[in-house]
Amino acid sequence: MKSEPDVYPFSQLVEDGRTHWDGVRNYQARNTMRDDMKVGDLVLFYHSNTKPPHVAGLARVCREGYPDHTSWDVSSKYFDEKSSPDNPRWMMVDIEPIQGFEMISLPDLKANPALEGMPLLARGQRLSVQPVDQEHFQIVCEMGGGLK
DNA sequence: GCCAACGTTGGC
DNA sequence: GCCAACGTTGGC
Repeated sequence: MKSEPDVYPFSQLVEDGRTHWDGVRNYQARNTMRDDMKVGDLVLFYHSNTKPPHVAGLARVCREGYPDHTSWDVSSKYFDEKSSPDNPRWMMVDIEPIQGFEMISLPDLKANPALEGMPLLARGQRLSVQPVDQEHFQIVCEMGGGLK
């Protein structure tokens, strides 16, 4: 899952203890949250739009897909007039932090041949929520200093 | 700040 | 249903 550190850094998740992942307005990313993410699933928390972009930490799904209430909140910047409590268009999950990583930069990820084919590294990828192969996941964790 | 990638919108 | 215009993402 990607977040801009200026908006919501991993350190904020640690401070909060858990958070709901609101504001995703892309169908593919929504479907991943709605259909694929289960309680207990591990999550790489990625900092985008920063120098360098990097994986910042490890998190875990602690609530499965449910409607994103900001989608019918007119005061929210994520408001979508086509979404309502009766017919929610957008979904979110809750996550909680597990641990931080040592800096795993995007250039380091790209330089690791074992990560070839990882969706995050594909040219032009923009999905803010995307799947990670188990094998890739393990390698990234090791690059970050391993699991505590 | 630039720009490639790509999703969405809306006219036809 | 096509596709041009436009907006956003996000690396560089």
